[in-house]
Amino acid sequence: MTKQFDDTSSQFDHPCPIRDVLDRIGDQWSLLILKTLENRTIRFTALHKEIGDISRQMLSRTLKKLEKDGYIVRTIYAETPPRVEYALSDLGQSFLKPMNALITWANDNHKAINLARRKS
Amino acid sequence: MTKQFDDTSSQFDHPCPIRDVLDRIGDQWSLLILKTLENRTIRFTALHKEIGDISRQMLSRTLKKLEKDGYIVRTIYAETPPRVEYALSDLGQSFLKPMNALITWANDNHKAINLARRKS
DNA sequence: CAGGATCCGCTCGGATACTG
DNA sequence: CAGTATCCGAGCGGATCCTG
Repeated sequence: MTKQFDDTSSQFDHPCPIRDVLDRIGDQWSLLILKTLENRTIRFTALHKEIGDISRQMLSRTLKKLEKDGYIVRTIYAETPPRVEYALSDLGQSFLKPMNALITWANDNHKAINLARRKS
Repeated sequence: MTKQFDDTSSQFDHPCPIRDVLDRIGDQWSLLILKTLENRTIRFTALHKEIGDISRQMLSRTLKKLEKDGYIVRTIYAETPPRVEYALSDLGQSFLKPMNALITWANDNHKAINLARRKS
């Protein structure tokens, strides 16, 4: 148990699987994008509008990373103008199960946290 | 649902509780520290040694932030040399429940993710 | 429409040195 | 022992402009 997060095991495979996985989706946008893709397929621009405060640059980068890690599936339709749709893969969907539990927790407890924060 | 992460609701309270909470523990060390504190009380230097690759600077900063948000409790003993012990608060313990589900998921799926990653 | 390329500021986080 | 102060580099992420 105490070694779950240990970082000194191997040289080739990533030392700690948990840090390996969580560090990559711990950026500012990954979780939000995955959650926004839940139960639907959506195009790049629509996703951009829905999230609102993300730059197209970061949306593109983050989608690419999530695709590379296997969380999402990108489908290109050979049309003009081009159409590209994003959806969760099976892996992405399975990830949202524990993630939704965390989201629920955050919803339930953010008031307590803000209260503690203000007490300084 | 689609508005869970929305960022345009209010001006005073944080717009999105989920982003509010998750953004703050989404740094490099918070989750690892909380997990390391699970089911025990531990001193600063012991914590530092156990995590290994964190600087004392960041350990101190992150502990302070986690304490301020109410996740952990800091107890000072008036001795010489000084002794300070850290432990999870009730909030911190309750947070680890959904978090552990995520950790389990990461453990179960990191191989699939690394495989997808290497297929490029 | 769906992005890539470029530039650039800002924050995260490490190293080191110092303090009560 | 348990931190704080200072300095600094690397990379995240935004803005803008360009392309197929």
